[in-house]
Amino acid sequence: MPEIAEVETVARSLRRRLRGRRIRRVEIHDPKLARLDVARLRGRVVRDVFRAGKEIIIDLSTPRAPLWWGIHLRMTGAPHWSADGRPPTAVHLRLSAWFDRGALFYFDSRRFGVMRLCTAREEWEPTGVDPLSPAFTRERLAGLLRGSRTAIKPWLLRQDKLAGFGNIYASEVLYVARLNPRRAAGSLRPDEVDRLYRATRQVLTKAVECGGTTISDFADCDGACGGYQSYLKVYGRAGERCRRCPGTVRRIVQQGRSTFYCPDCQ
DNA sequence: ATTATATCCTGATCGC
DNA sequence: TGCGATCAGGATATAA
Repeated sequence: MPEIAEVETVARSLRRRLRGRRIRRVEIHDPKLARLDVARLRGRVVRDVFRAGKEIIIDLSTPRAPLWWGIHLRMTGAPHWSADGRPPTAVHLRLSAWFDRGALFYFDSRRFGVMRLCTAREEWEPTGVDPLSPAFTRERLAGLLRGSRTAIKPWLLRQDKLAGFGNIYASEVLYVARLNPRRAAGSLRPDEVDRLYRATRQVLTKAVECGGTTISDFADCDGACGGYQSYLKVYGRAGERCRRCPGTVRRIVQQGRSTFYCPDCQ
């Protein structure tokens, strides 16, 4: 279920646990992951773990042989660290990776998650701009928006434009920016682009600080839940009162996905 | 170029 | 308690 803040949170927790560790053995329990060549992982040492868009990248490179293990959690992927090397449960266990000490167990009930091995940086580097990176500036945002007639809410979900937005934060950011989700992306005036830019930085930075949003069961690899759910203003609040005007939060569907907003102040 | 729809899966929830 | 419909934090392919 993870978006940018949740993937960032998981990646950070994995970095703390895995950096410097050597992979002993990796076992796949789900045929859908069978294309991952686990033999290439054995013996590799984790140099770093980070996020690229919504993908977790485990850097296993050596000076002579670059190798990155990409893990995209999609809807329900969830890595769990185990100090004693035993899985907490066998339900939905899709992959096990044992290290010199401890083990990583990957769970995924819906089985949408994907894994891959990359040997070149270009394979995992997102085309879209990361909204948490210095490359994300209001000028850059304005340039990306220019000319697009797509509604701004679905536009925010376009990973080839901005890499990392998901359905929750798209609604939340538009609320903070006081922008109607149906507005054409390219129609935003400079002051509105500025509001969108600042709201994006503000919401996503806060969400990362909180360790992401836990609505049902999101957690980092140590089982710690996020805290941003208590800051959500509109997501999942259809029918409730708006927090800043007398209006009522509404749920609409755009491109097949829920959007939450206040029709009176956005 | 954009948009709608179906698809990949399973589980939780809601109305009857 | 059971049961079908609907929805879910993602992404992609295909049709319109």
